[in-house]
Amino acid sequence: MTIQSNREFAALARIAKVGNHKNTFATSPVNPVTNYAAGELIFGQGDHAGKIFTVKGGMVRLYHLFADGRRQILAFCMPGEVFGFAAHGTYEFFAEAIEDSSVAVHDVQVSLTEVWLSALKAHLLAAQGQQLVLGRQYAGERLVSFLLDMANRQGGQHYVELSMTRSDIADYLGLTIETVSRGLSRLKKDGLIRLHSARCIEISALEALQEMIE
Amino acid sequence: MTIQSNREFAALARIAKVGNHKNTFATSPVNPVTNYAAGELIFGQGDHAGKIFTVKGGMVRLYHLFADGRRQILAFCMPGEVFGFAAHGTYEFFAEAIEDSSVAVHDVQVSLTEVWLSALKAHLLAAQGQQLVLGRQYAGERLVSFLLDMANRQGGQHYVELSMTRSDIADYLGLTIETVSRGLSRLKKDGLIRLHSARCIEISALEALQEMIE
DNA sequence: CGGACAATTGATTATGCTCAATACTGGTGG
DNA sequence: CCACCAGTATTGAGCATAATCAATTGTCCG
Repeated sequence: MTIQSNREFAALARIAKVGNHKNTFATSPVNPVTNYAAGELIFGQGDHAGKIFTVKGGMVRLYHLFADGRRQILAFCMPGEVFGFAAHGTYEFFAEAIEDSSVAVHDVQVSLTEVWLSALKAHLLAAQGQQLVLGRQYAGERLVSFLLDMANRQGGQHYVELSMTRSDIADYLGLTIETVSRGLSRLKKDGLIRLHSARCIEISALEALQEMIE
Repeated sequence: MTIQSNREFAALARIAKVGNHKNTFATSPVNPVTNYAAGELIFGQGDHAGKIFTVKGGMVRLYHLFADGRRQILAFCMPGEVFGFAAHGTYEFFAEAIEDSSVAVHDVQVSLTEVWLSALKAHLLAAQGQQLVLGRQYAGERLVSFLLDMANRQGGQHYVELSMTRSDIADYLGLTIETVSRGLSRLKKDGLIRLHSARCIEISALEALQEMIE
């Protein structure tokens, strides 16, 4: 397949996203769905926790803010994924729409049943996976882990369309925007990826990338 | 209070541990309890997952091993804490007793009910907390986070008895043993902690340490 | 077209890693 | 009881990776 333009590429990446909602739950149609504009807050760090959310469309970032302004993104949530679990009475992080998103809201009081166990386990698995990335991988490896994870969750293995900024990626991977940018430039220079635009990435050498992170 | 010897200190730290099982679950007395010697394997990375475990005594480390030998410890589990959740069919990490430990075994098939939700959420919260530590803290801060967390979970706020090696701590915090050792030496030099022995630590300036990590 | 934001690239600095040597500790056997 | 030994921990010197500081370039909107 040959791709002529960035526009075509973006369209392909978008198509690949559809129908890959691995963790979709059977939520009753009664659950209200709320729409959020790009950048809009869903809930804040410290807010009273009482709802659980399922992403229906778009993308949501979960992040913690330190007193000195440092930010750590805990997760990017994509369609079908669930967020908003709180062990104590309040949320420990912010939830914000990255792009225009729609989110189903569930009342935790009535729905805290077995169906949430698999969502919780998926969330835990992701958090533990990120511990591996943050604790024992170099900058380059973290970037590759991120790209492959995003590609995977978007369905297509060869095209990734990022809706988040370099700053978001940096705060997710525990790096700086400069290091993220340099890492991508390096992968491009080595012929492992192609940057159709800053946010549209083609994975040229999937296996080579997979080997980089074992 | 004045402490005369390391031996006395260790005894104090041990006493502080008792009666602080914050997450103890009402498990039926039918659940078999297994004892493991220090260093003994409870389950391995890749093993078929079918059980959930509650620590009754001692300490357990959960860790992932990379193909190239790098190790990342995901959690240290103390009495009352639950481990062994698997999102897919197999465990993604090793579970090993650090010291002589006893562990209650639960059949996941029959017990996957609401009582596990709070355990899962606690586990998730811990994993996300560790994401913050690994992603956005310096070596010194990671060490302080670790010491305060351990002190907290042992009940006493001023004495910590570590049952793990520097290597374990390093693999938990994404550092090397040298950096861990240097960090502790620095805290000691600054009068914030006292090292009664390598494994017995007295927290001299609790508030100063707490301020270091906000 | 212009402005604001986002991304890239370069030069320098600093944090933490690697390599290396030394000290400590606890357990074992003479 | 003490000497020895292996595993554990500490400390030092130099180096590498990624952060910081700084300057451009690119891109999306109005």
